[in-house]
Amino acid sequence: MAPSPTGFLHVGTARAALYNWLYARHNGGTFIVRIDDTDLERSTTEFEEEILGSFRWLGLEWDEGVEVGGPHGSYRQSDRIDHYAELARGLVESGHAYYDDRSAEQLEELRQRAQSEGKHPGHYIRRPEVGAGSGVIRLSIPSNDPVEFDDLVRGHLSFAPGDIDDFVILRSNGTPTYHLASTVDDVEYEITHVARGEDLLPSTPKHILLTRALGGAEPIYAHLPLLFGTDGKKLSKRHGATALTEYRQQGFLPSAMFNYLAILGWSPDGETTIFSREEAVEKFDLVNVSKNPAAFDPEKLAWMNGEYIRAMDTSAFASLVRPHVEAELGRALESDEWQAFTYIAPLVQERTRLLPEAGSQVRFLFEDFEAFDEQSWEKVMTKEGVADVLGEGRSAIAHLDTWDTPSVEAALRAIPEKLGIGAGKTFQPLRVAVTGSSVSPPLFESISALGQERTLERIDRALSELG
RNA sequence: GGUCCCGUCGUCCAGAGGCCUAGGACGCCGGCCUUUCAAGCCGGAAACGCCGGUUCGAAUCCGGUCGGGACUGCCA
Repeated sequence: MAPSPTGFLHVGTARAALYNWLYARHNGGTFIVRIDDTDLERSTTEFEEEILGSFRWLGLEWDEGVEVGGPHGSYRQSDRIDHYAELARGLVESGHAYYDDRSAEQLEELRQRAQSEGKHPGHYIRRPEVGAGSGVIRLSIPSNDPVEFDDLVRGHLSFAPGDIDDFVILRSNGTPTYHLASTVDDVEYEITHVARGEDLLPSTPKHILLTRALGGAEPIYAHLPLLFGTDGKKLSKRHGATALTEYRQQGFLPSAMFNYLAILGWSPDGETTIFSREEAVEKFDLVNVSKNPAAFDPEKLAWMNGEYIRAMDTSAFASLVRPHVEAELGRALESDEWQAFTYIAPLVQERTRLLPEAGSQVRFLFEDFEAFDEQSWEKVMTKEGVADVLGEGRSAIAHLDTWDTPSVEAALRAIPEKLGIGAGKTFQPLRVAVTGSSVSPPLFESISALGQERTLERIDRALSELG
């Protein structure tokens, strides 16, 4: 995998990395991560660290590459600038490449001409009659046979030499282009498989030709379909987050993200949607990757995240969610509060899709709400007989000696019958009184966790609000 | 404009000539459960872009057409 540190890790790149990792693991191969930072202007070490951190968060440990080392040197292209330049000059000497000092205007004219004649610029960007001794270095495209290769996901592909231009491999300032650096690295690092985005498909014949000129072995290519928004448009901010980090911050689990990214363009069979990392490794093959561009659907990701949350061990869930609860409160949890929280954690776990949601669900336990939720009040507290219900509820539990869920429940359950009303008419007002909202975790457990004193206070508060 | 890629429910995936009156998942609609919200369970609507051809038979093969996309840089 060869990310360019010019921005945060895009979900599309993350998926490409994931597929590379799966393929390597499935075949017992080596997963390599190198940094393609030939664009010195835009590359930063901050982005590099962010990207590597995201890989690790997803669980994509690499066997060789930056930070972990390996037999091939630095794994960072900016460290190898001189080496690439040397190889480029060598290609000039061997006749595979040439210096070109034509101006941007001259080149533009050639392109214009090509386009007006309905031809590829490749037909015109060719070695000039008179060689230059400076400028950029271009690879000379042999004009005989078409370049053919078998792409693991696309199948057999063929490009006519006339449609490939003599592309720049070394800039006039002596730095390599992406094409040169990545091809040299693929050769020297003995890369056997290159799985990357479909946007690089048109560059592949160039890379193959360069590989041959360098005398290297051609890797096997696999071009992955691109990712889109659910509206079929290029994935952008408009569709939500495009950076993996944002999902991490929003409370998505790495396991869910892993599963979702994997399912976006591949599946182990026609039925399974949720599967473990191990199952994916066992069944993954690039050959089975879909050719169609996939739409990134945050809604399905959220559902999947909920599935993973529910599958978690409850104590693990509680620990994981604790920081989110504390963030919601803006303070740390006291130990008795933590205890109250772990008590209702299993109930919260069932109704959480995103970690931060858990915080708002239990907020009422640790903090007196500023006001009753307006809609909830309107819906349940303005009905006839609410005050009576609250009064009954209050006295039913006011003198309970044992304060736990079964006792609270037993006491409160007697009310509907006594008053001759439905359960809903009894418990909804109590819910609003105690939690401030008509939507909350289960009532008896909530009351039990809240404690006797505070429960009574809140009922009184609602009662006084009713007048 | 040119080169290349892609085309099954709104979305993701399955389907590699008859097992397809096209299957699974998200979402959506309805129901059950139920003190709310979830979860769970049951049911439903929803697709092979179009036209030809090959074949006894096509979602699957071929051609064309239409549509979408990528690339066309001294960015990657």
